[in-house]
Amino acid sequence: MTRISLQERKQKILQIVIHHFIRTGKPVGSETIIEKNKLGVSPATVRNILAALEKEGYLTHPHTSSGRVPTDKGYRFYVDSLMQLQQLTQEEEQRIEKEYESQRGALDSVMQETSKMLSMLSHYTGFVLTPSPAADRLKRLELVKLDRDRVLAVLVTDAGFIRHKIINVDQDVNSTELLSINRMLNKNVYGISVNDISAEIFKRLQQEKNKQVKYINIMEKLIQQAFALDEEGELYLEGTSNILSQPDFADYEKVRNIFKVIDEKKMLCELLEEKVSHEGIKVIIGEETPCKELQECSIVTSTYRAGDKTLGALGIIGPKRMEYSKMIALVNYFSKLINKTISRTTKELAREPRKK
Amino acid sequence: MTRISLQERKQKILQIVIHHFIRTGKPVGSETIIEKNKLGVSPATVRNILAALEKEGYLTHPHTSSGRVPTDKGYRFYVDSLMQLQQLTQEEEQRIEKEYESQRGALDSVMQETSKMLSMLSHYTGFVLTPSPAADRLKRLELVKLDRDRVLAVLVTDAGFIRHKIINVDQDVNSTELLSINRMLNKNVYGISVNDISAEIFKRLQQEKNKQVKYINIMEKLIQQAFALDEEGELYLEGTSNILSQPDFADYEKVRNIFKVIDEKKMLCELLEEKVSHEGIKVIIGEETPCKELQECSIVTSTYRAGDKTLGALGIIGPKRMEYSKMIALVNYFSKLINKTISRTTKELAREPRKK
DNA sequence: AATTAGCACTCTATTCATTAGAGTGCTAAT
DNA sequence: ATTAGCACTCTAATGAATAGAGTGCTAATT
Repeated sequence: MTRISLQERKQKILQIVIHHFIRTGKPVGSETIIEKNKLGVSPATVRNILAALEKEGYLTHPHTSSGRVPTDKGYRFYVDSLMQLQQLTQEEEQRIEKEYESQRGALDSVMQETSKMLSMLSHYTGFVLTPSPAADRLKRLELVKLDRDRVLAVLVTDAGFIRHKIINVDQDVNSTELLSINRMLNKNVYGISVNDISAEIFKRLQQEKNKQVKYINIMEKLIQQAFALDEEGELYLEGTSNILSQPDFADYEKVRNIFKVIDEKKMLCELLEEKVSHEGIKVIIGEETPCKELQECSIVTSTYRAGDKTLGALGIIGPKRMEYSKMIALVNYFSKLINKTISRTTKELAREPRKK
Repeated sequence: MTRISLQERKQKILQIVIHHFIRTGKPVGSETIIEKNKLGVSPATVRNILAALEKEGYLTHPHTSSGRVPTDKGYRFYVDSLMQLQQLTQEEEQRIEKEYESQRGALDSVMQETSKMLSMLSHYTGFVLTPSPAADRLKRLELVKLDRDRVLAVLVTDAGFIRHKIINVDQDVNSTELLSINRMLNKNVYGISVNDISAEIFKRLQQEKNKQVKYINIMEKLIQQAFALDEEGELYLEGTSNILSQPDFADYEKVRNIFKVIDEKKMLCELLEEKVSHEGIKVIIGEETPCKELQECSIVTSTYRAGDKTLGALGIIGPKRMEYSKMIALVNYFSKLINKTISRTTKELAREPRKK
C-alpha cells in the first residue's frame, strides 16, 4: 500500500465525499459537493478530481451516471489520515458510568452488560470476547462432591472470571478425602497460570513425598479434567437485530450471510482472536476481514487486559458506512473502563493473599 | 369458539388446502385441489365449499382472484382435529440419541446443545427455557472466600443446575469461620426448595441455640443475598438466523420486529413462562400469542420436569406455515429425552444423600 | 497548464399502459 | 345439490416513455 500523499485539495474533497456519504448513504455528485462546501472551484474541476481519486482507487461508481462512493481503500485512508478523532459527550460518559456503578457483580455479568451498552449506544451490534481462562492465573479452586463418581470443580481466576466444570472420577472419593485434596491443591495453586498448572502441580507433589501417595491417582484425574478447558472464552453478543435496521443491508442475501456468521459464534471468536494480537484500537474495514460474509461490514475493536497479560476483546460490528470517529471513541472508552474494573477486581482479590 | 362439526367433505377439503399450503406456500385454488386429489366433484362444487369455509372463518383470500389461505382459526382446527400425528424417523432418533450420548456434562450445556439441535432439525429457531432455580430444591451450597468482604456462593440444585453468585458481606469473615458456616448450612440445606430456604434455615437455627450466635449476623447476609435469585432462569436460543431463510418472512418490517423480540430475551421469557403453566405439548398459532410482534409466527413448545416439580420449557419458533405434525413430534421427543436425562441426573445426585 | 463552460451520453427510477393468467362468484341449467 | 358457463377482478410481468442525476470529454478561457 504505497501512500503517495495526495495534494491538499484532493484530500479535502475525498474527506467531503466520505463524510457526506457516511451521513446520507447516497452517492455524492460534484454539484452536491459545491453546494455544501465553499471551495472556490467549479463542478467540472471537482469532477476531474473525483475522476483522479477514482483512478487511484479511493472511490467508485455504482454505475456511470451516479455519484461517487468510497471504496475500502478510501475508508481506510479516511480512518487513518482524514478523520478527526471525537470524544464522547459528557452526557454519554455519565450515562455509561452510571450504568456501570449499579453493576456490581461477577465479571461475566459486567461483560454481558458491556456488550449490551455497546450495542445500544452504537445502534450496531456490540460484543465482548472473554479471554480463554486457560491463559489466566488461578486464584482459587474449589472441589465439590456431587455424587459417587462426579465432582464439581469451580475455578476462580485472578482477573475475576468464574468457571465451573463437572468432572468424572471413576473412583469413589469421600467428602473428607476430597476436602483434603482440595486444601492441598489450593496451597499449590495460587498464581499459577491455568495452562501450566498441570505440570507445575506434579512437580511440587513429587517434592512433597511425605504426603500420602494414595490421592495422587485421583488428583491426576481431577487436574487433567479440570484444566482441560477447551473453551475459547465466552462471546457476549448483543443487538444483532440492529443489523436489520441498517439501510445499507437492504439486500436480503447479504444479511442472511451476516447472520449466519454471527449465529455461529465460533467463527466470530476465531476471527476476533486472530485479530486481537496486540493492544489498542483496531478498525477492520470490509474486505480486510478474513471472513467473506462480513465483507460488507466494518468492525471496530479494542483489547483489554484481564489479569496480568491476557487480552480480551470488545467492540462493535456495523456497516462499512459508519461514523468511525464516534465508534472509535465509544469502543475506546469502554476498553478503558473495563481495564479499570478488572484491575480493581484483581486488586481486591489480591488483598487477601494465599493464607488459609 | 363454537365447534360445529364440519361435514366430512368440508373437513377433507380444508385439510387438503392447509396441507397443500403448508408445503408450497402458495394460495390454493379450486382447480389445484381437483387435480391433486380425486374427489368425484367439479371445481365449482369445491368453490362453493371453499366459500363456505371462508364464511366460517377457516380460510381467507389475499385478494379477490387468488386461491385460499388458512386463517389462524383454520390452522387451529387443523392442529386440533385434522392433522395426523407423526413420528420421527428412526434415522432422526438415532442421530439425536447419538449426539446426546457424547454430551456428558453439566446440565446447562445439555440445554444449550438441545436448543441447537432443535434448531438444526427443525430449520427454525430452537429454544430451551431453564426454570428459575428458585423453585428447585437445593442439593448443595458452597461458599468460597474471594476477598475481605466478598464471598462466592455456588448453588447446586436437585435437578443438576449450577449457579454462582458473588455476595457482599460488609464484615470480615475469615476462611475458617466461613468453612464452619458452610458446613452448618449444608447440614440444613438439603432438599429444601430455594424459595423456602431463608425462612426454613432461620427456624432451624433458632432451635439450635447452642451454636454460637456470632455467625448469625453474617449468615443472614449470606443467605439473603445468595437466594435472592432475581433471575428467571436461562433462555438458550439457537438458529435465529433461520428466520431469515423463511420465504414467509420476506417482509423486512415484520422480520425486524420478530428479531427485536427475540433479541430481547426477556420478553420471550415472560411470554413462555406464562404459557408454560401446565405440562404437555402446546401449539401457539399466530394471534394466539400475547406478543404482537410474533403474530406471524407459531410456537410449538413442551415442558419438562426438572427435579420434582419445577417446569422448564423447550420448543421451536417458526412461521405459521410450518409442518406442525413434524414439529410436534420433534419437540415431544426432546421433551421426553430431557426428562430422562434429568431424572437420571437427579438419581445420581441422590445416590449419596446428605451424609458429610 | 490549470480551470471551466458546454454538451452529448449513460444509466436509473418512475410512471403508465398492456396483457396473460389465475381464480373467484354468480346464474341458470341439470 | 351439483355443475357448466361466463363475466369479473386482481396480480404479476412486460415494455415503452420520460425525467433527472451525473458523468466524461472537448474546446474555450484564464
